Amino acid sequence: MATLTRSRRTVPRRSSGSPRRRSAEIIEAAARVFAERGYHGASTQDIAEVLGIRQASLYYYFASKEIALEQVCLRGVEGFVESAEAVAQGRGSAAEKIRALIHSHLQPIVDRGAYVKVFLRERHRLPDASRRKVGRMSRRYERIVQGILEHGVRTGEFRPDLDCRLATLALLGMCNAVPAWYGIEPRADIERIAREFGDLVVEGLSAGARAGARPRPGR
Amino acid sequence: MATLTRSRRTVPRRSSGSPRRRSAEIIEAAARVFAERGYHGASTQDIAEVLGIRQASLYYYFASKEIALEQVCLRGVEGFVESAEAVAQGRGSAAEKIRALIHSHLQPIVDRGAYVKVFLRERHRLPDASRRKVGRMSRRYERIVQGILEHGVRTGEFRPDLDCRLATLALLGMCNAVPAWYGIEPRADIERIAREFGDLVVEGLSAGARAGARPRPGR
Amino acid sequence: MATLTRSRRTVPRRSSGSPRRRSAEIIEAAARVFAERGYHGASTQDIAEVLGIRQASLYYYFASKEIALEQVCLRGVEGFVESAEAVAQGRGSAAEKIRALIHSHLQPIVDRGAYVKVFLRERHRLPDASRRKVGRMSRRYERIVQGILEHGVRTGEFRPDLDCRLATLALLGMCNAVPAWYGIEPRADIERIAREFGDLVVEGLSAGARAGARPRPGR
Amino acid sequence: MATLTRSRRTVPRRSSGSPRRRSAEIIEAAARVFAERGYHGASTQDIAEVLGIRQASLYYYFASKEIALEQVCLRGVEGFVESAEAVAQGRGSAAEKIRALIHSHLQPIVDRGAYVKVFLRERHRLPDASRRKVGRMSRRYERIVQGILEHGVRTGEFRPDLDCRLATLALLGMCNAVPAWYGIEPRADIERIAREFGDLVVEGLSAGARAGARPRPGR
DNA sequence: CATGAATGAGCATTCATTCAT
DNA sequence: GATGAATGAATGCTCATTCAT
Repeated sequence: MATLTRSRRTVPRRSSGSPRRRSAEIIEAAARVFAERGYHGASTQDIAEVLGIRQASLYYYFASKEIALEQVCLRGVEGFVESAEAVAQGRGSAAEKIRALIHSHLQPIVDRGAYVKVFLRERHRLPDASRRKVGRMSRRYERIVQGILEHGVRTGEFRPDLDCRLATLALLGMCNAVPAWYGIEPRADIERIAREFGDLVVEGLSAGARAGARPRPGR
Repeated sequence: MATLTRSRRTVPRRSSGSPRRRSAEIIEAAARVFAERGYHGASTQDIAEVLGIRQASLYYYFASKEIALEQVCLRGVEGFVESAEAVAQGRGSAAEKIRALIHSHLQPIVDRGAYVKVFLRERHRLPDASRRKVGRMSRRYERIVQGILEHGVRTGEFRPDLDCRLATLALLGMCNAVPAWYGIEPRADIERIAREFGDLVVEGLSAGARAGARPRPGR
Repeated sequence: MATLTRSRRTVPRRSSGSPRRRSAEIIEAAARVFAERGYHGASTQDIAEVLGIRQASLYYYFASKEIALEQVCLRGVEGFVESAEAVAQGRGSAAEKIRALIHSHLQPIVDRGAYVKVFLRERHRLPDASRRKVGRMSRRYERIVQGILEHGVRTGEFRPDLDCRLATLALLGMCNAVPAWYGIEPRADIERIAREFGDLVVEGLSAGARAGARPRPGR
Repeated sequence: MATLTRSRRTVPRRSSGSPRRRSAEIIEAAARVFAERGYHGASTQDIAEVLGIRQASLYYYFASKEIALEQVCLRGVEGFVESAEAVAQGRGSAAEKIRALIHSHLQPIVDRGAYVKVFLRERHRLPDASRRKVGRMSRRYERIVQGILEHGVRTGEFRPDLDCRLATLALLGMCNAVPAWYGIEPRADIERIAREFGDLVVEGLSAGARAGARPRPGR
C-alpha cells in the first residue's frame, strides 16, 4: 500500500514452474486480494505485494484489473452448472438430489474459496459483457436447482404448495453465505455443513410434513 | 468526472425541513449509493450528485466518508437486536418464534433496504472501532437466534441432534440473501417470503421429522 | 518533469481575476506547452508547472488532456472562416482579395500563435468527434480560398489554366509554415511577410503573365 | 495492450534477405509509425506490431527509440543538399533552377514519404546532438536555395526588391506542406505539383512583373 | 449552508528498456 | 536473431478532504 515504505523487492521470488502456472499464480493472488478487500478496495499494488513482484509486472500477465476480475469470476463459477446437471440427471429421489446438490455446491468453497467468494460478491463490478456472461451461467444454475424442486413437486415427493422459486433462492442464499464464515467457524467442515443444511431443508420441502406445524389460517 | 462540463446542479433540491431532516437525507443518499456501488466503488461525488449539491458541501454533514458509512451501517443494524429480543422473550412455541423472527428480520429490508444492504455487505470496510461495535451487535443478534433454537432443543420441540450454530448461520444466510433479489423477484413480498422460509425450515428443525428421510449411517 | 526534484510549490500564484479568466489562463498554458512539446510530448505536469499549480488542480478546469487540446484547437481555428468570408464577400479585385486573405490569415499567428500552431500541428491527435468538427471548419476555409481563386479565373483576372486546388494548397502551405519560423526570423513582421507572400504569388496567378517564362512543351 | 490476449504474432514475416536489409526494414517500419502517430505518440510496441515481431526484439536493431528517430530523420534529409547543389551549380536561368529545385525537392516525398514527413515534423524531438546535426543540414539547404534566389536578383533576372530570405521560407513552406496532403489529394502527382508551384512562384520572383499589380503606396 | 478552488495521495496503466536464455 | 519476463519511471486521472469566503 504505502509506496515509500515498501521494502524494495523483498525476494525476487520467481516461480520455477511453467509459464501457465505462473499466470495461474497471478490470478490466484488476485482472487485472494479481491476476496479480502473487494474489487474496488483492492489495488493492483496489493496484488503485486502478495506475489512479491512490482505492480507494473502484473500487466505482463493480465491486460487490466477488470480482466483479472473476469478471470477470477470465471474460475469462480466454473463447474457449478456441470455438477448440478450431473446431480439433476442422476438417479435417486428428489430429496437425495437436493442433498447431493448442496454438497456439490459447497465443495468448491473449500477447493477455491477465494474465487467463489469473489464471484459471489464482486460479479456485479464486472464490465457489461462479462457480467452478462456469468449472469447467464448463474441463471442457468438456478434453473437446474429449481428444476429439481419442481420435479419433486410433480412426482408428489415435495409439497404441492411449495414455492419453488423462493425455495431455490432460499437454498442458494443459505449455501452462498457459507464462504463468509467457513474457515472462521470452528468445527464446520463441508460434510457436516452439507448434512445439516440437507436435514434442515429436506423436511420442509417434503410432502407429508405434519400438518398443523404451521398455522394456515383460511388458506 | 468533468467538473466544468457537467451540468451545474440539475435541481437545487433543498429540503425545506429541519436541519435534522436534511442530515438524514444526506445519509439516505449515501446509503443508496453505497448499496448500489459498494463503499469503495462509490465516490463522494456520486453521493453529491444524487442530492444535487456539490461534493464539498457534503462535508458540512459528515466528517468523512468512513463516518458516513458508519452512520449508514448503524441505521442498518438498528432494531434487529431489539425485535429479536422481543420475539425471544415473547410467548409461543419455538417454531412460532422462529417464524416470527424470520418475519421481523425481513421487515427492515422493505423499510430501509439500502441501509440493511450496506450493513450486510460493507460493514467489513468500517474502520476498526466501529467495525467492532457493529460486530458486537451482530454477534449478540446471532446469540439470540441461536438461543431460541437451543431452547427449542432443550424443550424437545426441536431435534436433539440439531447443530444450533450451523442452523443459525443457515437461517441468517437465507434471510440475508433476500436484499440481493428482493425487488427484482416478482411476486416476492415479505409476507410470502417469510411464510415460505418458515415452512421450509421449521419442519427441518422439528423433532419427529420422519426418520429415514436422511440416511444416517451408523450415527 | 522530474517529480522529486520539483521545488515544492514555488509561489501559490493565484490569478486575481475572474473565474473565466482563470480558466482561460489554464488553456493558455496548455496551448503554450502543446505548441512547444507537441501533444503527446507534453505532460499535464508540464502544464501545471507553467502555471505554478499542482497537476491534479488542472482537472478542476478541464476534464481531460484531450479536452484541453480540443479547446486549444478551437481557439486556434476561431475566426479564420469568418475573416475569410469577409474578404471573399468584400469588394476589390481577386488579386486584392488574395492579398487581404494572406494578411488576415497571418494575423492570428501574432495574436495567438500558440493556439494556431497547436491547431496546425496537433489537430490530428484530437479524438474522433472533435477532429471531425475542426476538420469540417478547415475544409470550409479551404473552399472559401479556392472560391476566390476560381472566381478570379472565371472573371479572367487569373490564368485560365490555373489549378485552383493546388494553388489553394500551395498558398495555405506557405502561410501555415510561418508559425514555424515567425519569432525566430529577424525582421519578419506580419506586414512584411504578407506583402512579400502576396507579391510572390499574385503574379503567378494572374493572366497575362509573360508567356514563355515557362516551357510548355506540347501542352 | 494486452500482452497475453493479443494474438501471438500475426505473421512471422521475417525477411529472408541480408541483415542489412532486415535492419532497413525495421527503420522503415519506424518511419511509417512515426509518420502516422508522431514520435511521442508512437510506441515501440506499435513498431513491433507492424513488423510482426516482439517489442523487445527491436532492441536488437536499434539501441533506443531516439536513435531510431535519428536514423529515420537522417534518411529523411538525405540527398536534399546534394541535389540542391547540383541544381544550383547546373546551367540554366535562375527561374529554371527554381523550377528544377522544386521538382527535386518534391521527389523524395514520393520515394520515401514517411522518412521525409518524420524529418519535417519530428526533427525537433531529436536529442540535442543529432538535432544540431540535421539542423545544420537544413540550414545548409536553405542557404543553397536562398543562394539561387540571390543570384537571380544580382543578375537582374529576379525583382531587385525581392526579400530572398522570406521567399526561401515561402518556397520551402509551400513544398514542405505537400506530404500532408500528397496521396490524399486526387490528381496530384509530383510532376503536376512541381509545375504548378513553379508557375505560381516564378512570375512573382521575376523582374518585370507588371508594376501596379500591387499597390506600393509611397514606396 | 454551501461552494469554488485547490491539493496530496493514490491508482490503473503505459512505456522504453534490460537481460538471461 | 529473437523472446519472455520483468521493471523503473512516468502519465493521465480520481478522490477524499480542506478551507477561505
